[in-house]
Amino acid sequence: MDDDQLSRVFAALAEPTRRDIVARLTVGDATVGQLAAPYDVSVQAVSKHLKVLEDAGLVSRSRDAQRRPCHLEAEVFDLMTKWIERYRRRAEERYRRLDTVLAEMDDEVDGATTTNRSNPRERGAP
Amino acid sequence: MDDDQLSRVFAALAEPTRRDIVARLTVGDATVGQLAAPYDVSVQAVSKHLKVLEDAGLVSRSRDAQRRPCHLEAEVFDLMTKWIERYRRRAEERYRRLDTVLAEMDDEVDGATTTNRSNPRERGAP
DNA sequence: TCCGTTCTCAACCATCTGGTTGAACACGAA
DNA sequence: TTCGTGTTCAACCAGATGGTTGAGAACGGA
Repeated sequence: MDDDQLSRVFAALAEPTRRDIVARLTVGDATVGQLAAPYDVSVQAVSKHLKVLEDAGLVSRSRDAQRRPCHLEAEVFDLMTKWIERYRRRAEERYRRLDTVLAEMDDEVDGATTTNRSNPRERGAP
Repeated sequence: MDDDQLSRVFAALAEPTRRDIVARLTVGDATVGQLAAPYDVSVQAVSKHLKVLEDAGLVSRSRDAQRRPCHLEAEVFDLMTKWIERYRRRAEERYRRLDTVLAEMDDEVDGATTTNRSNPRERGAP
């Protein structure tokens, strides 16, 4: 499923448990055991979740004796934010243009059949 | 894998093809056939992708004869943005606090007992 | 050294996912 | 009505995913 990092980040956060872990890590670093405690899944399962988060670049781990403290790498959020904002902006811009076009159309035509009014600047012919 | 809508949205965007489709839809509504054209997968595969996007609330479809024009529902982006911003803000805040604490500690102690101080100022506070 | 703790690796299992193909449905045009 | 186009449904397949259990690795402390 994953190709680039963006895919891995989205995929990593598509899991309530993992989002929960990320949320927990915003409070402070934590060991695997501490992170696993609230859930009734095995420690191994949480370890796997952490591997997913680590592969996505969302979490880094250091070493402290047997423990592996997990640390949130919040800059990765920017990757998503940038992608989202880029297209949201584009979409909003389009709606603005669309509104203008529709206003003009309403002046000239009394658009009875408006099923297709969603793509005004795109010729329908395939 | 999916529970809530947030999970579905993240999962939907964890796929390059689907992100591509979303990007394409910011330009304007499009039919399944139009969306499928650029890819060398079957129309059915794209139809499935659109179902995933629709279940996530990212896309809505109307009807135009045999065609099912797809429309981007960009407000759903806010769901993600809100989640991301919430925790990023919290994380940044924490780094700020951590820096303060560490500065104080550097004054008094030569860091012995602190399990957590792994590598605090790697990603310097903004 | 051996012991207990923390964590990961390996094997396994059930389910989900993204792709395929072929058939069927929905509709406009002839 | 019949035909062609656009789309979805159904069955299937290979591979990923999230969970389990059991064994083992890494380490501090006795």
